[in-house]
Amino acid sequence: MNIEKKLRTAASSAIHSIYNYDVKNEDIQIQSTSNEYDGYFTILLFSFSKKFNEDPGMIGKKIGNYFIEHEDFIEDFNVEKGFLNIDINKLSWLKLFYNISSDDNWGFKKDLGKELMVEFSSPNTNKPLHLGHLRNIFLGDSISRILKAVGYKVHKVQIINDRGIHICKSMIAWIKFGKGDSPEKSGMKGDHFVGKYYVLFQKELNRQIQKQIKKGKTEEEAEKNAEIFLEAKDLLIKWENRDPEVRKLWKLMNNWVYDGFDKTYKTLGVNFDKIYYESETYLYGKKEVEKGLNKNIFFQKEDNSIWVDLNKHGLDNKLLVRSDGTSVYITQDIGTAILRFRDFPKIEKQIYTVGNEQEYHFKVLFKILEIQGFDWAKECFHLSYGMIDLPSGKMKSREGTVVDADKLLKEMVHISAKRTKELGKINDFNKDEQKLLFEKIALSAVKYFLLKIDPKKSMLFDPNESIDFQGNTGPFIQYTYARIISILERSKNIGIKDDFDINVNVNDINEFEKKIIYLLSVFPDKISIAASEYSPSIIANYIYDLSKAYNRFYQEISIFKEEDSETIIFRISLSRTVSKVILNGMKLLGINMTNKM
RNA sequence: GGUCCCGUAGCUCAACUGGAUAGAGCAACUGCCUUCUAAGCAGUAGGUUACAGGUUCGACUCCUGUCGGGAUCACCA
Repeated sequence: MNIEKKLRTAASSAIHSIYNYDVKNEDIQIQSTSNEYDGYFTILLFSFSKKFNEDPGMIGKKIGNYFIEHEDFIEDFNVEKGFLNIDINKLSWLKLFYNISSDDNWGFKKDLGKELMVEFSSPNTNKPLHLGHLRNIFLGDSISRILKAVGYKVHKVQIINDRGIHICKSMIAWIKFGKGDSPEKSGMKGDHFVGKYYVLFQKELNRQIQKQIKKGKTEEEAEKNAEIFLEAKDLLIKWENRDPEVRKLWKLMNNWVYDGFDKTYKTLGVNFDKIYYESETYLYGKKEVEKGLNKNIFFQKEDNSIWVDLNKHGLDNKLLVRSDGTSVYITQDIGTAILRFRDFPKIEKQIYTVGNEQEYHFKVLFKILEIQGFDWAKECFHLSYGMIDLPSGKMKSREGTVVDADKLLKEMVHISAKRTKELGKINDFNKDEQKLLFEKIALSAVKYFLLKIDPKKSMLFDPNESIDFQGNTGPFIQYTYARIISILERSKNIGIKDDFDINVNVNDINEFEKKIIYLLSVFPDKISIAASEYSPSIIANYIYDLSKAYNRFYQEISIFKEEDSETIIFRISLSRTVSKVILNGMKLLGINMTNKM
């Protein structure tokens, strides 16, 4: 039973009866009542004031009185300015609650038979993942779960930037300084191992540049002509020409990186349905560009470079293939996009989880695909998110201020272990259980920290302050959940039947319980909004509100001291339902819960 | 310079898409553990929503301008 719908119907019939005016149900504005006023549902009356040439407060009183006389589900009302605040009766609250408690999939929609694709993570293969990647990965993973919750079949994919000058830089440094070392021999994680050589390349490059500058060259000249840079470029050309030795090393080093990434993904609890590699798609993109050239939607300059003119769409001319025939970044993106729609013909659109620095790139990409005649291009969406800044400013790999993902996670596990031990509530945990718990708490802290903020906004991370465990945080929600589980355990142990149904005769429902039921009732709306806005932060903040409301209830109301046995059943069921929504809501954020902490 | 985004308590973020006296957390201060987990709860203090206009019953939200910050406009990715 949908209360808002009932209220709309009731209000329109009230208006019809009082003013002899027909108003559509959807034209009646309803919102939740502000905390300072009595009531839980509020009808806005301002828009009727002109129509009936009457003070909105008076309209509210008339409608309210009509409700009391004609609508028995309405318990009470008050009018403040143009706001008609309403409380419903006990039976309606119980019905509303029963509707939620008896539905194990509360908030989740049935399969729509529609498909879509979400791209996220998609790192370069020359260095390990950092905090920015974590925001990307959690966002992409969470939005995939949320879209699934509203009924889509979701394909999670990556495009791995496995080819290009960046990996050649690591390769040449390894050839020069590696002496046959490997992750196995050195005991390093593969991505960090390869990253080390990327850094070595930069160091050597700088050394050579400084040397040349001393000899009187400009910085630009020095960089272009630095020996190690030329060697890296040479490797790239050899790679393009499929030199077997170079390809062999390339494969070896990329696999080291993938090994490392896989370990990180595993600790993060994310996975992908299909992985695309740029080395396999970039030629495909070139073919599509040539097709467009033949169709005259692109044009070629005298030097053989291929371009698209997007000026009439408010964008610029964009290069698609270089004069030497090699492809640029967008070439492979065109190819990959088309390939994906061929691989998955049923997908309606693709969602690209990529930082906001690439907004222009995606505008251009979608427009090009549209010009090429792909109808789905209009549906594609760039899930753009803001950068993570440090108190000192931007993260810069050159200045070594990048927050390494693996290191951060390790630190968080360490902090959560320390804290948990201090509180001393888990003495019955064995070593394995402890480890699992510390990891869960740490990961929930990091994921929640990154997901609670609106993706569009850039955010700040202070490595010195690390990530909180109190207040609006993952651990706070874990804690609330663990408390509820503890109550449910106890009720089971003392033999209370958790079999609430509509016939259970509850004495009274207090304000804390009403607030909780109200919050539970809006869970489906929150999922819908999160999906349509591509914003997991809606879910995160909602779960926080629900947890707070439950903690308040927990503090004020003693469940087991209650004398009326039916009220106890109701409260146990209420607790169980809150735990269910917390569990499912957090699952949408990709966060696993612990039963005890 | 063109285009786009952002500016809310000391700090980090919300605000149901135009609704009530702008809310939380952190930091500070004050209470609450012989009672279901104190990683909790309650309270005090903290604001001209960058600034100036406009639109209307009503603006953090929409429009215009100004100031401040960021991104982007590569034969880089």
